[in-house]
Amino acid sequence: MSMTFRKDLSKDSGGSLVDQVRNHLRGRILAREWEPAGKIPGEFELADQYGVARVTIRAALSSLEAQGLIDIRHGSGAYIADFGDSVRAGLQELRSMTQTIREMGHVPGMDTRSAIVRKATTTEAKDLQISPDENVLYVERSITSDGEVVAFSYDTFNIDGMTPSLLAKIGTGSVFSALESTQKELVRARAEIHAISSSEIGWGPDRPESGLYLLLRQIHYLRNGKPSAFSDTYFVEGKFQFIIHRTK
Amino acid sequence: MSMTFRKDLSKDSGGSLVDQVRNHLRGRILAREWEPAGKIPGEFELADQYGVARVTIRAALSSLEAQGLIDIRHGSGAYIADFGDSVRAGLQELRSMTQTIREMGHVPGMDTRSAIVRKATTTEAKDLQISPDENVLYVERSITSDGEVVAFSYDTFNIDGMTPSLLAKIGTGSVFSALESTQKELVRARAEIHAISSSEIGWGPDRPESGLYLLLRQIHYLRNGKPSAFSDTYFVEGKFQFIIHRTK
DNA sequence: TCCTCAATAGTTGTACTACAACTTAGTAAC
DNA sequence: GTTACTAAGTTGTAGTACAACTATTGAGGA
Repeated sequence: MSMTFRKDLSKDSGGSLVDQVRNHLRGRILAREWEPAGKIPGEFELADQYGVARVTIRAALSSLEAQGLIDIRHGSGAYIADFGDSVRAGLQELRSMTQTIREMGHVPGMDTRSAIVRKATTTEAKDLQISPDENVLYVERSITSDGEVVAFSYDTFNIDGMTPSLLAKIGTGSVFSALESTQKELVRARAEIHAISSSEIGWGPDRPESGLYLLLRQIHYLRNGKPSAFSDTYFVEGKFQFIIHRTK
Repeated sequence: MSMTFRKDLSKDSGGSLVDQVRNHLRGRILAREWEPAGKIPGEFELADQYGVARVTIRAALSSLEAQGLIDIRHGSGAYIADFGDSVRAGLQELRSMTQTIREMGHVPGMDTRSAIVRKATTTEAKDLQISPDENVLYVERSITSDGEVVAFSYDTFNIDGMTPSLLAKIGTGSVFSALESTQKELVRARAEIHAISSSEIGWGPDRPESGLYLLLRQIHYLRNGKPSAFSDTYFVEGKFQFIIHRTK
């Protein structure tokens, strides 16, 4: 005889119930709790496990399906999607570069070349929806994996409402971890992708000769929909694998 | 006094009610029925408009949020996401090239250079999970927008269970429309993205001189999770805008 | 006049129940 | 062995109710 058991979601503590359930389920999936192409428990049983309503489970599963982690089939069940080790680099999941590299089994590194506060350019002001005379934080960094440069990044932040200590954190460490515990958490981004061939990109002795990059041009948004950061990240072609799950 | 009016969804006729409502709403959003950053009707009113339950509307809205078209805010409403000045192709939305081009206000075209049935190569057999001696349909096409070549595509299809008439359709017209009315509908794809610089790609007088492409290497899956097609599409850099919505 | 704050209406989030639509496995009949 | 049907199990949609949150309004006081 089995008891109704409510999974502990206290560690996540992030956002809505649906978000918490989705994150917990994603963890179980990535931990290979079920075989690839295997069937996960039904919606009623999951609702029991987590002690939530079926609509909550359905919303969480629907989100996981949109991210390409599972397939939901009417009348049958939800099945683990066929993914190599690649899901972790899924582009539509907004997560930090360093965390992604670490989860793929490598040692991430980051070198900040410069971090200055200056007035926004016209383009930046437009993208960040601020007036051109306002100050922004401009950061140039290189991202490494196992000591090898995989990307050069040029980031611009709207510093309105940021404390000096927060600015220092951003300048030195991971941007996401510095912001996620504040009201400035970046919850959404819109990215353009371009192929770039140029010898003007990057710096230092590790700059690749080929000059072939995948440019990810992103605008990051806060929970209230306002843009908060703009970034151009040039990924050295071949050093990093980008995966996208496409659904209807 | 306003009557309850059920929007006509018969033209879509695709899949579930949620899918139909989502597609219809996406059309209304892309048609600028509401201002950017504007508020769309509440869930109750939309349920009234479409004559469906609120859970159905919620599922459709949730999907649109995952695709980055709207922001949903608890206690407030759903708001049109900030598009920028032009509507572009969301990469995680799996839809036909031609339809996307048409929705962006251009005239799509397609030219099939060759379409042959041959034995699968080792690589193709592995990707499609078939034995190497089985036959596949190999198609080379160029995709145009307003008469201008925007992409070259090299596609390989698992033809197991396909009728000759269906094969002919695929060879001549849109792949998606040919397959969507059959059991072979492609509902999901996993894509890798690469930057490619090569003069070996493409053919004909419209082949660009730059030789700079964005390669989308995709595996398409059926509803039952089995791989059905493999495709390499080389997009001429700058001719087509790819955007990705990243969420947590 | 301006500010604070409580009340209030409106909206999304979650819970519960019921049934429809679909899939799969099993069974009976041929 | 094959087919057709039955039954159980699962996801999809409908409806109601309430909780949680947001934005607005307006009364009251400095």
